[in-house]
Amino acid sequence: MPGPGRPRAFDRDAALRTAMRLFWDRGYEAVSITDLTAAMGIGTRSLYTAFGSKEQLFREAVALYSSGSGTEGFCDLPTARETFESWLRDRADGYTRVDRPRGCMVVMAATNTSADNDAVRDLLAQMRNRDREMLTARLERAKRTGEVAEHVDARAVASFYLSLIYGMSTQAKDGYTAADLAAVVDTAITAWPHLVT
Amino acid sequence: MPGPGRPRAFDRDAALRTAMRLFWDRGYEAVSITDLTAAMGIGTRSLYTAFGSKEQLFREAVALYSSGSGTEGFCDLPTARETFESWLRDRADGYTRVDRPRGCMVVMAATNTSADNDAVRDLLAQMRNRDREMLTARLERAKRTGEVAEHVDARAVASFYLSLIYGMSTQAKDGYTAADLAAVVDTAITAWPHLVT
DNA sequence: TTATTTGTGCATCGAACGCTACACAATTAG
DNA sequence: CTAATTGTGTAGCGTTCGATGCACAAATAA
Repeated sequence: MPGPGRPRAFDRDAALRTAMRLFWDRGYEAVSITDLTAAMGIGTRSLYTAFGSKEQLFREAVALYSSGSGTEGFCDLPTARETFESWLRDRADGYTRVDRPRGCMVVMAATNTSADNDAVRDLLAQMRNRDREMLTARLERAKRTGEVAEHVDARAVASFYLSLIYGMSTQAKDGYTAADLAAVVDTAITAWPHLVT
Repeated sequence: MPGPGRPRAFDRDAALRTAMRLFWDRGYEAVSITDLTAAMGIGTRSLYTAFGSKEQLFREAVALYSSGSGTEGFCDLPTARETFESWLRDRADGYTRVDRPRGCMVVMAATNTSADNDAVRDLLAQMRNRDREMLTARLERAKRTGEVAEHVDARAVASFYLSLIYGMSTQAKDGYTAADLAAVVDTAITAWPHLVT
């Protein structure tokens, strides 16, 4: 139900998706407004009318990205091992899709920021930190059910697997194939029983 | 033995070290010439006279960085396990030093680059790739000596540990303590015997 | 001395940055 | 219809980007 006013002449969702791809591929500061408007097929003014600012557009792009690849869903799987294994495999696959930018947007899109844009860097850092808490909590829960031994350092094991995830983003950007990353995940999962008992 | 011409009024090595710190901390594109001259305490013209261009200065900074933290040295240790363990511990320690930028310059300093600076990104990608080849070769060597079982996928195991190294850079930037990363390394080393037999 | 060479400070270049003022177009509300 | 509201295109804002031209300073060489 559109109110009064001239209707938008482009598909906002499609334009946002395009912007997300660009930010995902190059990072926040490396994508210019000109890059965005060219790829989205709209004028500068339309971008600002629809999205407010470059930073707000980026925040929306990140929200769109994470809506399609949240870590929460994996935590509901019956065992911690299933949580970690399917989460790792899903990421390894997602990072090497031919139809998408490589690696993880949350890990890669704001690593090099000038002082003006620390807020953007911090946004992604907070999202990474939430994953850390989430996965640590999942392991703590597994300790209560007995799946994971009492003496295990849940935070250390969660950090260990997170480190792999972060690293696989760099590797995906470096051209590692889906099979390469799958082999990394296989190796990581081989270690699981020896880390939780 | 200085030739003719006015002598340089600043310490070139110290200035290069300062530039390295800046690039290491913020990344290539996020550091401006103004940032550099301010931190180095020299004028724009002196920077260009001494270093040529921003890209050449960056390349020198990377060379200085890698001269102090090459992976080669670890490969000479008697066993592959020592190579990987001391290499991991050295990195985990180096990424969390209070007197240095966090994380690894080669991993973090050129992840977000606009199309103009792909050469800089590729420079670091090549250095990462050399490490991959070096560590894979070290494991192949260990297979010949019998330390590592024949059936082991050397490339996969090397990639697995490299992924951890890359990930620890992100974690160091996220504020993980030296103890946090040491725990990640402990976890990774716990897995070693189960990955090579 | 004079010629040559190299470094420095100042002023600034053209280009790109994120962003916006303004006039106008296109819609709904009354 | 008119009024109100919102989107679009052009043209350009002020700033910063990496890099330079030029006059001068400070050294060596002859």
